[in-house]
Amino acid sequence: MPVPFSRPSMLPEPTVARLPVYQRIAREMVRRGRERADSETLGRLAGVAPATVRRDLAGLGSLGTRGAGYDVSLLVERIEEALGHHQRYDVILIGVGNLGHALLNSTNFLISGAQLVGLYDVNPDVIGTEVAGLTVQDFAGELAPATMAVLCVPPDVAQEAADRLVEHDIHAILNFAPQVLSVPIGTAVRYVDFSIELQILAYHLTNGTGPLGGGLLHSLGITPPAPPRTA
Amino acid sequence: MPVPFSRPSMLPEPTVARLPVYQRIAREMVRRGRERADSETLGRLAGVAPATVRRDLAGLGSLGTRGAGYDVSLLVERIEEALGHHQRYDVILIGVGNLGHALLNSTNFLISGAQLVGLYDVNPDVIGTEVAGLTVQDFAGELAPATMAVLCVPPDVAQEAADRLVEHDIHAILNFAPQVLSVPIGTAVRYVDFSIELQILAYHLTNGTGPLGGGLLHSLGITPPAPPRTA
DNA sequence: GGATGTGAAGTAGTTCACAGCC
DNA sequence: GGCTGTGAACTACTTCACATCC
Repeated sequence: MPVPFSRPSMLPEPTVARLPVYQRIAREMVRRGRERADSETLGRLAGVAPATVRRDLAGLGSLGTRGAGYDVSLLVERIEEALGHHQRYDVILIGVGNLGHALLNSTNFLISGAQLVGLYDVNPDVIGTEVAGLTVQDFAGELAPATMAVLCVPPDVAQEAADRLVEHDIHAILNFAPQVLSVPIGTAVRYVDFSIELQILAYHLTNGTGPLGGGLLHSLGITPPAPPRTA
Repeated sequence: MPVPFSRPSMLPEPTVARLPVYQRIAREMVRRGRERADSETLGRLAGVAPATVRRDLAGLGSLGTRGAGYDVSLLVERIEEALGHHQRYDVILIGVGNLGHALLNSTNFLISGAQLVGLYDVNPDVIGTEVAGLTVQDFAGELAPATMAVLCVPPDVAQEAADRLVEHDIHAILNFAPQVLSVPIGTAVRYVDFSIELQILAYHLTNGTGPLGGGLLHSLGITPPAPPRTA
């Protein structure tokens, strides 16, 4: 009994992780006035085999033109759609410290479709200050209704904060605290953990194996394009 | 012709990505005075099936005791070893903005074995200030010899900075800029991209699929523990 | 001619299920 | 009795290779 019934698209997880990468590349090409790209070029820039690029993109419907490659602006559009950017996501951010600031300042942190609707902290020095066009509110007070939350609080209060978010009917949390969160089934949590990244890098450095060479990705568990049979 | 010859350990990539997670859990247990844990408990906390935990840990040699589970302090030790923490890594950080500060403040950003030996920036306001016990130097000047670099610069100067690092004989870069880096083969790059994380979360939110429920991980491409057959 | 889209083959990783040891 | 370690089965993803269409 694999896969129940009715799945609107159901892309393989690794594909989902690569789509944003293709999108960024395509967007950059559009910005530079380029109109088309083939799977080999995309693959080289993404750090992925051309065949993989083709299969990934074929999953979104036939976006390519045989003989001519992909129209990059179409690519941007269709990937946005596939990732769900046409929907509106109200996002709140908890913990406006250095990391919170860094995220808010990052030009492309907020995806299209995502709308920042609230900033929260518990530090009285921070509450009331204005960041990214919003006034920081007390996390102990009322929360704006939202779909997603970004957690940038210290690890020792992360669980507590998560509990509050779950109570507030938030079902998607992007957690930056290096802390295992316990949430009910039905709540999606995604972890970003800097120290883990560094550790993985250290492993590969020690063993001389792993994600070597250029290309974007190699990121989290994504397989590199096989032995670079470069000239 | 799979796997040449002579590989000191050669763990599967997903295993490498999970080891730091087990380690954090084990360390937390040690802190709480707990001595042993079985694969089921570890798996629940890590968001991974028990069999996977066992296979992962078996790859490090027989650390478990049949009938009694794993000794958590032994676990911490052996995982550190496997990840290469016994080696000394000299780390420099480029770009001491909000993100750089956030990383440096994070208690567990630097893994054991990693030694921060230099901070660099190009902003005159930042150069000369002291952060994390080090004085920020001009990135245009001399660089301390190092093994790894952490890149926290804006995307438009990331490639330029990477070129400098490569020239300086650095072979491992942890890149926080949302920018494709082109580096020679033999240089490991790992990307941390916040916007991609948010996009993946948005996808799962839209499609109702994916990494739901508790547990650490679900992170980058790591498969969740199969349909939660919870009561 | 040239590059996509895709069955078929190959590979990697996960999970089962149980023998083996405490 | 309980839980690890692991061959064997399974599942998922990647890559090949080529028919297909521009």
